[in-house]
Amino acid sequence: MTKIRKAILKILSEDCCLISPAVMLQKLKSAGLNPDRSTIFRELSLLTQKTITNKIVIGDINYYELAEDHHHHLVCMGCDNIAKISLSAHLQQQEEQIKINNNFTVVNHALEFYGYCASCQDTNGDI
Amino acid sequence: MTKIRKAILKILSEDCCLISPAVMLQKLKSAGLNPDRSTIFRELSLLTQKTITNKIVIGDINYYELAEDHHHHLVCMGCDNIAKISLSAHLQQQEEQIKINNNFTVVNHALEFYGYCASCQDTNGDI
DNA sequence: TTTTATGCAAACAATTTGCAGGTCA
DNA sequence: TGACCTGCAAATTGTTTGCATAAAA
Repeated sequence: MTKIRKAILKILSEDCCLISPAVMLQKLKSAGLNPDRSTIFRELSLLTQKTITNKIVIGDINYYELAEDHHHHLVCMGCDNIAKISLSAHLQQQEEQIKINNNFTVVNHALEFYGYCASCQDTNGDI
Repeated sequence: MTKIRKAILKILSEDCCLISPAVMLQKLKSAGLNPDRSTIFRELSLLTQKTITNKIVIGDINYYELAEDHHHHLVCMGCDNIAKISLSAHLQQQEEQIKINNNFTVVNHALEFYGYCASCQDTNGDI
C-alpha cells in the first residue's frame, strides 16, 4: 500500500463517479504528488484486474470507477455531461433470464443512455 | 456514394454485428479494394455522425454496427466472444421513466453484459 | 532481503489532420 | 464546375514496455 495507491483510492472514493487517467493525474498533482503517467495506467489497470475498479469507455475516453458503487449513466450528447442513475434491480431480473435463456453467467454489466439533458433539450428546441 | 462507401455499407449489413476498423479494412481488401486506413476512420465516423452506425467500445476495441439493427451484447470474459441479445422492450419502459424522473431525453443506449458463456463456465468450474 | 512499485525514456498503436490530386453529381 | 472523397505522409494521443532505482513487506 504505497502513497500513490492510497491517494488513487481516496480520489476514486471521493469523486464517486467516473474518472479518466488524465484527470486522475491532475488530482494527484493537486494532492501534492507528481507520479508518472505510466504509474497511473499501471495502477488503474491493476485495480481493474483485481475488480476493485471498473473501466468504462464513453466517447473515446477511458473512465474508471469503484466497482462497489455500481450504477448507470446518462450521457448528454449536447454538453457531454455524465450523470448517474441506478436501475440495478430491473437488470438483475434480466440477468437471471439471460442465465436461463442463453446459458450465460453474467458477472457485470455496463449501461449507458445517450441523449439530451434538461438544458440541452431547451437549447436544441424540443427534441 | 462512392465505391468504398458502398462496400462499407454492404459489409456492415452482411456482418450484421460488430466490426472494427481493422477488420473492415481486411474485408475491403478481400473485396478487391485497397483503401487507406484514414479513409476508413473518416468513413466510419461520418456514418456514426449521421447516426447510420453506432460506435461501441468493448475491451479496448472500437466497433461499429448499423444503428437500425439495435440490440445488446453478451461479452464472454473467457473467450472474448460477443453474442447478441435483445431487451429493447424492457429498456423502453426505463427510458420513459428517465424522461419523467430525470428530465433527460434518451435517444440511444448501450448495454453490455460481461460474464462467461456456456463453454467457459465449464472450463472455469462452476462460477 | 525479496518482492513490488516507481520514474524515466523509448516504443507502439490507433486515430487525426493537412494537403494535393481524383472522383462524383 | 464545385463539392466531396481519397491517398499519402506527418502529427497527435493514449497507452505500454524495459530497465534501473527506490520503497514496501
